[in-house]
Amino acid sequence: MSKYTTGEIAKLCGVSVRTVQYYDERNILVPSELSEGGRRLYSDDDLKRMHIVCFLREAGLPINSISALFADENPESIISILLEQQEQTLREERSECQAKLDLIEGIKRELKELDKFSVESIHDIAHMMKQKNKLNKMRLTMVLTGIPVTALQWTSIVLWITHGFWWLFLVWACVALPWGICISKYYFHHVAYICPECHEVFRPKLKEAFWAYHTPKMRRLTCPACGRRGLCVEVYAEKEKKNNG
Amino acid sequence: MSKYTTGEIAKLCGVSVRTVQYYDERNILVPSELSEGGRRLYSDDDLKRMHIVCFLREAGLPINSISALFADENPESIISILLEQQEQTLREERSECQAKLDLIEGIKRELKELDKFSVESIHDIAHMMKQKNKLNKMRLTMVLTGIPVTALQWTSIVLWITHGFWWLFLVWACVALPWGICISKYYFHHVAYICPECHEVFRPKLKEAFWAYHTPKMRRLTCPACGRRGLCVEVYAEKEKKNNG
DNA sequence: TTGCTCCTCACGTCACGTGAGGTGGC
DNA sequence: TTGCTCCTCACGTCACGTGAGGTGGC
Repeated sequence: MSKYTTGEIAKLCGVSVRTVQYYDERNILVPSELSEGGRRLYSDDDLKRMHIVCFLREAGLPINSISALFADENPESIISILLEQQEQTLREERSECQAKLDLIEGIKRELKELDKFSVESIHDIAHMMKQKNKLNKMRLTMVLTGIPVTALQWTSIVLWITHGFWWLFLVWACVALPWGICISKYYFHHVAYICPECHEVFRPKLKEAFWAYHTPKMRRLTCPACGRRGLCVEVYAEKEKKNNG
Repeated sequence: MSKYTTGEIAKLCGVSVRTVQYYDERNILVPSELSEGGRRLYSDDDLKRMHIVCFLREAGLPINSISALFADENPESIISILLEQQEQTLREERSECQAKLDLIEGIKRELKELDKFSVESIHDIAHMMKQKNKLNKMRLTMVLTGIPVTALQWTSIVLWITHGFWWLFLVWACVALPWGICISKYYFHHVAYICPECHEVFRPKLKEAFWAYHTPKMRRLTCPACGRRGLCVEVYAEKEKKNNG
């Protein structure tokens, strides 16, 4: 039966001396002997136990659980429960990590598109990202409702060419024009824009917004707060009742 | 300009009152005003800033980093670095989570195969799992070296049947027999077995091991320490020099 | 006056890390 | 005698949670 000092146990198990001392303090691994000078002396069985502790710690089991496992009369029933709990905890932790990573990925993407950054821009990015799903959903809805209108358009054109039914195209135009106006109104009532200069969230005049130069995510508008004219990021925002003249 | 109390800010940002107070204490968000009674009063700008703090906290950025971001003169250069660092940290965290989950998965699998559990069994499981890769590698090597021998066997049998070359099979047998003995010796010099009763790690006699009933992971052996005869789990263990008679 | 909210201490969390100041053991 | 190891305090970590005991504000 060999005897091990604190440092030896630590080295054999790949932990720090402080950790070995801590496990003694917490009654996880009390040395089976003390030297006359008060130094901890560990037996082979102690070493085995230390290996078990380190192994379970590698799986992330908390000290208290390990302690409970050693103390329990029939550890068989408790070990499965502890492992299940730990697995559950780790799964949650992992998906939290993933969520944070996704968030960072999103922030990085948005940062790249900014041409001027200040701390307030983060507020804009946050606002944008929180509403992103709603915005995408609405855009998808609009595209989908557009499909039958476009289909009718091409049908009428084809029939005009092949059969000379020019009036069909006229009918289509009579339907499509009000539809276009309605859908545009609907769209601009459900979005707002963020000024990259003063970070104001504003809703432009329908006329200005409709004809403005735009990319899939931005539109060249004039900020009513600071007067700056330039590309503003689009965000989802349902129109509230306002007492504007 | 509305004014918000601590509780209002907390509710609007989905955190606890204590958190708002803590951010004041840490100079992350100092209220722009105090009431005569000493209560914190937050402005709209304070609310915006709180939103930024909460958003960055959602991404897991530490308080100190957020503090540095607000304090820095050109935050543009610092934000990317902070996000990169945080991403790195999260990736590491996630893979640590995954490693722990894999470990638990492994432990659960091994636990299922035990017919008798004690805390010491965990030591066996740890031992087994640490050596598992080496064991699998050796087994694979053995299977691979076995392929040409098996191929020769079938070739000789086929030629015996089709061409009557019976002596080819004899040649094969003369090669295969010593090969079989060598490889068995090699194998049993590189594995050991764990007694499920007393948790002794032992190396059986070649003769007993060779003829013993076995499954892919276990073999029915007699433990030299406690005398128990039963299925023992196989682990990788290179033979050390021993002074056995 | 009565709830409700808010205030400031101040301790607890979790598993150690990191000194400080002193001593055992070869 | 000289390094090296080990000992025991005891504080620090991180972002709050959780009381205790007291008070502001409608």
